[in-house]
Amino acid sequence: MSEISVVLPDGAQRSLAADSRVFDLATSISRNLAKGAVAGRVNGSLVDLSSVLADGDQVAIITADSEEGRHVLRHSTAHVLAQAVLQVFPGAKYTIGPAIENGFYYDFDLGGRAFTEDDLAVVEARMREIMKADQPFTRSTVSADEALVIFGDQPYKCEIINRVRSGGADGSDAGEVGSADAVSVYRNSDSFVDLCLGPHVPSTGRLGHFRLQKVSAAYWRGNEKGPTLQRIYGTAWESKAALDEYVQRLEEAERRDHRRLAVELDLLSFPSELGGGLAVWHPKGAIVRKLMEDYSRLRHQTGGYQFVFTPHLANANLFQTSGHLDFYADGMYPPMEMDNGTYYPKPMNCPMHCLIFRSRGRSYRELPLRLFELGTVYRYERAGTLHGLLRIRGFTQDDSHIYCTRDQLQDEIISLLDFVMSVLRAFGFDDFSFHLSTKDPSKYVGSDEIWDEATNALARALTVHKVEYSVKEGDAAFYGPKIDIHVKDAIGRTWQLSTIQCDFNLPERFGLEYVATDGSRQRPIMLHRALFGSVERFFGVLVEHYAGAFPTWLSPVQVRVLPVADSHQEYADRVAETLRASDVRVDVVEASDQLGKRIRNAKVEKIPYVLVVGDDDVASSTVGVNARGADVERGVGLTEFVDRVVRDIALHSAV
RNA sequence: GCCGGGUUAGCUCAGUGGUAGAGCAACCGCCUUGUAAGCGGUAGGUCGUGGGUUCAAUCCCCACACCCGGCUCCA
Repeated sequence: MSEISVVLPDGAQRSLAADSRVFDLATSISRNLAKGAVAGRVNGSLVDLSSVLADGDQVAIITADSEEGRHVLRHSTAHVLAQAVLQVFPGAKYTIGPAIENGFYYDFDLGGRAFTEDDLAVVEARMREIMKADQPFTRSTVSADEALVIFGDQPYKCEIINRVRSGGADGSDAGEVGSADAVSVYRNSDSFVDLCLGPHVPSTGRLGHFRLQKVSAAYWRGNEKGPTLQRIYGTAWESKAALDEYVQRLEEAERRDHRRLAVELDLLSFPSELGGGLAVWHPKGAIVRKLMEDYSRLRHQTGGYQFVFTPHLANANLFQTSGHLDFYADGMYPPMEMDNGTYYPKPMNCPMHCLIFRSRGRSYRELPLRLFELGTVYRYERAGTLHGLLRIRGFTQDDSHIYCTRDQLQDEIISLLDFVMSVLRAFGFDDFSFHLSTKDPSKYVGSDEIWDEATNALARALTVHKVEYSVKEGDAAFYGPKIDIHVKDAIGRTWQLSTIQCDFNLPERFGLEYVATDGSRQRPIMLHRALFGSVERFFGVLVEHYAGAFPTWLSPVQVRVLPVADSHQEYADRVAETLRASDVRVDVVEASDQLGKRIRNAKVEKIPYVLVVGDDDVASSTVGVNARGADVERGVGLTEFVDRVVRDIALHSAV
């Protein structure tokens, strides 16, 4: 056959000469397509542009500016990284180097040495030379035995090959090499070859919009008992513009870093004298936190919750009963021996809430019983895992435990989802994603029947709310299925915040019962529900979401009044008093610095409203309004301004 | 916990084997200001902590604490 016909994604047929390659197809369609092409998808599988097409193939051209295309670029760039490292560090052993979100990494064994920041520049320069040399990536398929010869001096590669050959490979190995009798390898010069399933760009000259970012350590196969490897992270994009945009995004994230803003805005600190992972809240951070908590309490009060308080310590027996000592002792602070027993700082509030439930007989009439507490817990997080407010050792959960009947579970979850989203929206989050975690068949308590029932209830609740959700099979905790809720912040990052978890375990362990309509004793289902998750963490996320510029209702200082000169001080004080009378948080900065300087300071502090008052304002009871991010307004009536701020606050609107 | 890098004034950072410096902030003056840094002066540091080497350590070595980047972990 001298001609073949292939099917394009839009269903169109296209005729080509026999033995045409994917690249030939792209060229025949358009020059631009050929220029942007990095790989192809033939009958569902990603392949190199050099793959030969067969009659009837379904073919799509993968261009560099698509997610799949960037994935190919990144994977190919990772190969060049490995090639460069092997040249710069003779004797280095290379392991695996996948594409990841926004970039790639590659792990090496340097025989006990570590990469330095300086090495990064040297390796990056070497990579650019390799790219300039425009070496072709060529794929071949060899047997496992041949592969073991090719990679004879590379123990990690041999391990992968042997695992594939013995059938013990997991997905990551197969992703690297293919199958036992057809090990896929890529060569892009006489000196460099790597195990890889591909596809890759046709040649290293197609790469170049990349940057090496950081060095770190990583465990071989993620096993902390295994060898420690040296990892280099990089990012790669289809164009300079895309790379620049990404770098700018990183810089923006850095500007928003809550640890940095916490210092700049005097919100809180982590004094080393306190110990790792423990924060003290300064007045400006504390007022924001208090407002968050006040709002949370208000919503819980109107939402049918009952407030409870429980202590920070509990007898070891309690955590024996709850099972925490069996499962999570490593994560608990060490015990304190006292004359009448052993006590632990609590790592969770739920055992104590169960005691409240059990404190007397319960009737079905009381259910659902919703207990709520801003409960401070302590968990011994490993030293290397601490991270500002996002991972901390002492924190406060907005913790609710809901005890209900099996019949009530469905409606309760539906209304919980409403409640959670409504509160999150009040804090400026309106882009949610939902994840349903289901039973891990190897580790669970409770009957299959109740698992199915609860999982279905969770799924149905999501459906009722008409939201998309992903299912994480086997990701549930052993005690019940759950829904996790993620939000997207102002710069598109996602954060896991809220969680709704079914629990069949604790009611069992605590022997919780209620008396049903027929007089029988029944076991309630328990729901764990955290909305902020941790108040501290949520605060950190909020700081980053708003870049420290809190909406007016949350701002530590809502209005700053600046008298133009000393002669306007008295009027400025009067303006402040008027605002204060309407519960506005306001301060006045006297005219000891020049006006421009005081304006600047207020802007740096991200105060929503700066009022400037001078002769004109004194004369006509007005203020000059400098709202955050807006143009200056002169001669605004004071009463009018008060109304505006008060409305702003009530509506939780940003300025 | 593991690997690497750090810790100098409130903050951002220089610097040296002979007990330290800048800018901003603070304080005090002068200026009396109409929308993002006016001018001058003063004060401020056990150079993270504890050991060691040395005639001498902020600097070199060791341990610890804390921080940063990852890994691992996260009820």
